[in-house]
Amino acid sequence: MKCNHDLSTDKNCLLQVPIFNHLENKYLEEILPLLNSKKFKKGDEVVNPFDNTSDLYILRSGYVKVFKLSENGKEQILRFLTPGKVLGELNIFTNTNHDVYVVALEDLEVCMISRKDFEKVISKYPSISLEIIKELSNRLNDAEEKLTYVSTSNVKVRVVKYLLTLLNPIIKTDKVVIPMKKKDLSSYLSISPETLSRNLKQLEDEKLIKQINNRTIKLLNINELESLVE
Amino acid sequence: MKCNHDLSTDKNCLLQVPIFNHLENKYLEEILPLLNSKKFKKGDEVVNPFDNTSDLYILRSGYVKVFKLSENGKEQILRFLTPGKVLGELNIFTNTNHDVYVVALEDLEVCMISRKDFEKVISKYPSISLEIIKELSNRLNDAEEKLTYVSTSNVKVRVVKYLLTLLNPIIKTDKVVIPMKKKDLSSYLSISPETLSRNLKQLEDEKLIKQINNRTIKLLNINELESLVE
DNA sequence: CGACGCTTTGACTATACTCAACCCGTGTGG
DNA sequence: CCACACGGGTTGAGTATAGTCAAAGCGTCG
Repeated sequence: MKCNHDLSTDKNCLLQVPIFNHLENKYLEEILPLLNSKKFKKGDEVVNPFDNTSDLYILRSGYVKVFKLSENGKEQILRFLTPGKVLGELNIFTNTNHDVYVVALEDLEVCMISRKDFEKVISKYPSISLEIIKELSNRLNDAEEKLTYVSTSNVKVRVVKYLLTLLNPIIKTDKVVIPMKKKDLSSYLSISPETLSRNLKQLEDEKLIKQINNRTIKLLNINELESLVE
Repeated sequence: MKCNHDLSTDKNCLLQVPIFNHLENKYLEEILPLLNSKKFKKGDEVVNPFDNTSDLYILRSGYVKVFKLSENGKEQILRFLTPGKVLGELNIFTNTNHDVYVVALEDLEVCMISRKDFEKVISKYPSISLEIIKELSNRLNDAEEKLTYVSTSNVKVRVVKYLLTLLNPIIKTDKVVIPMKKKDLSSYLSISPETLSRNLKQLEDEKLIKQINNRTIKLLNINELESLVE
């Protein structure tokens, strides 16, 4: 399905995308006609390792989880993506299958651009490559950081670290909202759901947090929490 | 110290580097004068998070380990680099400090190019960006793959997986050589040295491998080993 | 209202870590 | 040339952390 190319929606979509948003309007308008659009329902597989599409997807609305499966069938969530983020990019650039699954956590819509068109766009606007490099560098650093503390820190530290990342640096509040099911969070943190639950309870017993409801947690002593993770 | 710009050494150095080796000779010769060179002794820190150099390094000879430290002081080795590989690239592209340490495992020499010069080179030859993107994509995939099986597979699977990666796909042999101290290997695999030792012993008891000497291992039953890791 | 999936709690267990001692090989200095 | 020190590697004993399995509680959505 072709995107409806009216500026108020599609261009806004592109403007949300870090790798495009430095481009001037007139260039964006050249890219718009190359986009297709597709909708997915909650629970749908947006990408799986067996379909050999070589399209680049841009998440326009909704929320997805990106994960790998290990040889014993366990799922490791690598990241969650919000509107404006790109997916499928690894396969495009390396030409190899990277065994990544992407599943819709809610109904959503993506924009797609074919590998061929995207390559044309890049060669016309090399500044896009630099943005991609930046994005990949940051993700690589995130992945390596995570690997480091998954293998060297205990669960409690990881949980606290995660809670602290939810603090909004601008709006000073001590209430954080976990933007996903606890089950998915536990996979993301590489622990079992039971262990996550128990650790949150322990933090509550220690009067460091208070669980307001399933998704909302009040951080009662941010300094103390920060000192736990150094 | 300036590199001695004779073609037989420096150009060979560049030709070893994936991000440059697609360039034609005449372009390589333009890049050569931008390179400086530096030597390090075994054990030296080639990069640490506190020096703010923004140079790109190319390993010309020798062997390094790249690692992060966690808040409790434990070291997680991320990768080992061999001649021709680049390092320091994350800091260049993202402008942020990425807390990565690089230590020389033997005496070595690097070529360096300043961020400024490198940016000039990239904008002149955009094809280099695509090579960088490819390299980063592969490393990202490696990191995420590793994260996945570190957190979902048990130690034995990880050890066997590693041994199998040492098999040379071209020269069919069942003897593999671990290219590092076991202590560093255990950090790379995110396990303790004791656990690594015990697991190798167990594999030996099961007649799956035979440890010829400290670094050399004979794989006695590759099919069986492969079936362990699916 | 019922069913399903998520979450929590409990009991038990296993895996891998820690600490300590000892062994071994290598390189250095007397 | 030998003694020794040092770092790496192995082995053993004990332990702790987090996983598994099972059951029950809770919430949400048909």
